[in-house]
Amino acid sequence: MPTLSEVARHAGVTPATVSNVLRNRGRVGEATRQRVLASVDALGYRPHLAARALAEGRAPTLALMVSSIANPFYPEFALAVERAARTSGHFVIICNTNDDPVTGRAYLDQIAGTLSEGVLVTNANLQFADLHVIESRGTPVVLCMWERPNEPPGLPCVAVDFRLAGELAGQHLLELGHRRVGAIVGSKVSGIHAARYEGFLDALRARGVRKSRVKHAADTVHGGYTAARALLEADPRITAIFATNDLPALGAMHAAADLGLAVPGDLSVIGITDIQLARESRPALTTVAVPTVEVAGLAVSLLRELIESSYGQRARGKTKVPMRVSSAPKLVVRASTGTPRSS
Amino acid sequence: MPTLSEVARHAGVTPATVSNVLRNRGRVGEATRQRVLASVDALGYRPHLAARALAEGRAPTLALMVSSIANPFYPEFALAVERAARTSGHFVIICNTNDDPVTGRAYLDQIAGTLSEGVLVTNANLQFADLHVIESRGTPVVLCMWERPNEPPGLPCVAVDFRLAGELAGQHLLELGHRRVGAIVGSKVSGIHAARYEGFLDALRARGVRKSRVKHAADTVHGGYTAARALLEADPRITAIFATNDLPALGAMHAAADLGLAVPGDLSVIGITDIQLARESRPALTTVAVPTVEVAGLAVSLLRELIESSYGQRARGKTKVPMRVSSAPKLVVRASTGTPRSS
DNA sequence: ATGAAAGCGCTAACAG
DNA sequence: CTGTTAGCGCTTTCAT
Repeated sequence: MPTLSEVARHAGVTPATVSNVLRNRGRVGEATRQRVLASVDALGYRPHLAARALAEGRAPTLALMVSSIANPFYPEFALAVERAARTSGHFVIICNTNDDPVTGRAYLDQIAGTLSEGVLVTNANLQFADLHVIESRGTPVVLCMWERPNEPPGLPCVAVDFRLAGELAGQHLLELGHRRVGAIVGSKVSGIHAARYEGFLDALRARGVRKSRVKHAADTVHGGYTAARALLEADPRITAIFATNDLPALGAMHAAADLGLAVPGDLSVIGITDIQLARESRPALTTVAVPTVEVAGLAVSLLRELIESSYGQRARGKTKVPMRVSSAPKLVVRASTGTPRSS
Repeated sequence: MPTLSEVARHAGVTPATVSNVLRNRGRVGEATRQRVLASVDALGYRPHLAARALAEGRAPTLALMVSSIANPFYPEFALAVERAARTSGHFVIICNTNDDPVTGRAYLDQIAGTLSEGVLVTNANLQFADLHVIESRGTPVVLCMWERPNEPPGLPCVAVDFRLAGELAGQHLLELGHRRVGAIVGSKVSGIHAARYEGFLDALRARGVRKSRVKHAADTVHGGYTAARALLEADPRITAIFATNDLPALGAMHAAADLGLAVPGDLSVIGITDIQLARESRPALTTVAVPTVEVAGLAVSLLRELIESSYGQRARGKTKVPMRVSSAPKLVVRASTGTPRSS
């Protein structure tokens, strides 16, 4: 790989000049400019990003922490993040914590501030303490899917009103006439799905429905499958199932299929998020859509701002931690919900 | 972020010594060693990866080129790659080409050799010419899913016998008694699914079946859906559908559902790859499994070898380009295939 | 408009 | 065993 100074020599100028034309900085004579450019592609020169990063004191990448890219929501989100990041010339390093705080810390320790100049965190089961350490070392962090707009987490974040999402799902079911509905709640230790469930309960309460069965489950198709079967066995009269996420909702549909129940004829199913698969399942899943792309955009731009300001003021005062709120989740009615069977 | 020399000062030694204890190189007295270690975590020191990369003349990451992480196969593969890469201390940068050769080249240009010391290529619609440029600049490249073990691509690769995969799928259908079977072939410009289709045809021929309908389609659920409907409309007597990939196979199942056909009662469906979703669909998809994790492992280790040897001999002779072949694809019978309807 | 020089944080001989 | 001395490739004042 040719270096900057080789290009300089080839063009009969100094490295500084080459650097200048490449960055379009300080005025350079049009003549030399052309000559340099010619040498650049005569030699097939490419800037060495690591060297540049070192000299500039900043890195060309952003890190995205996810619990597992195997959960199809994350690739979708990652794609949106990548698109947004590219607009500022950043590459994205996706770090799979595998839901393990230790792995997460290892990534953070190594990448933050040296390979990446900013960190985006989704629900990756990270310790807030670790994030604060990163932050205090000067690497901005933003939480991507904070579930409670009214309770800031003490870290920059973009929030989504997931309580509302749960409420919308509940309302939809009730409006269809369901009264016996089971709930499948993602059982993250962090209680990350709690707000959604609360919203769901709020909806029930508003209509005077007091009882409903709940089952906690892993945030996977299989988790939803198991939970749904348990729910249906405990109370066969259930006519609808609400899941705090699409994956378990899909699992619930499979459970129905295996139990010989028609969806939505015998059982309605609703999820939250609106991942790609929700559109592609049969029947297509009714769900409450979260503005994924918007969240990714907000998160990246917030992170960028934090990065810029961190280079600005050395001693940044205790300005209060910023939070962005995404637009509201929206009900998307598809084919998995309908009126309850008239048993 | 504290630097190496700050740690050195704090410990009362020179940077070189600190570097030595950190890398466990040149023998260092146990006393100073402890002192240095103490300073390291007193200051919360973390090595600056970009600086280290520059000094060592090598990068701590590997690039993984994929056409779109939205296709669920890639995250699965990426996860396996990441695991393998971590064992050699590499991070992985996932580059989404979005199936666009220009985007692909842009990534390659910027990342290869500066941020990443090696490139892994899946079916990302890249120009071989671009890959050779990267290689000639000294950055090793390996193709991850070469489909024809017998026709080396002229670039290091790990091959999977996809022709055999197609053949196994065809045989399975024939053994069940199907004679009218439609095929859905991924229509990549690169003809990347051609080998699979050939294998399928070989199987038919071996049993004296001469006719079958084909439909090309995008490598997505929706593509498979559309293709299946077209196939079924063109010939309603088709009793089975073979798809060169799982995603289109899933789409075919949805088409059957919408057409009121039972799977496998009225229509059998088989795919290739065995992605996670194949297990999770209803009915679960019969498919020919490709050893994804093994391929990822082989690809990473081959790439590592190439990297090491590229540092060794400056002028590496025209040693012939290496190829690794994965173990054979295997039929996985699940619930989407059965004997043809006795019409 | 261009060049000279210093330095980013770390590693790697080679001395001592 | 530990210190000295050079860089790695690029950017960036500050001169000229």
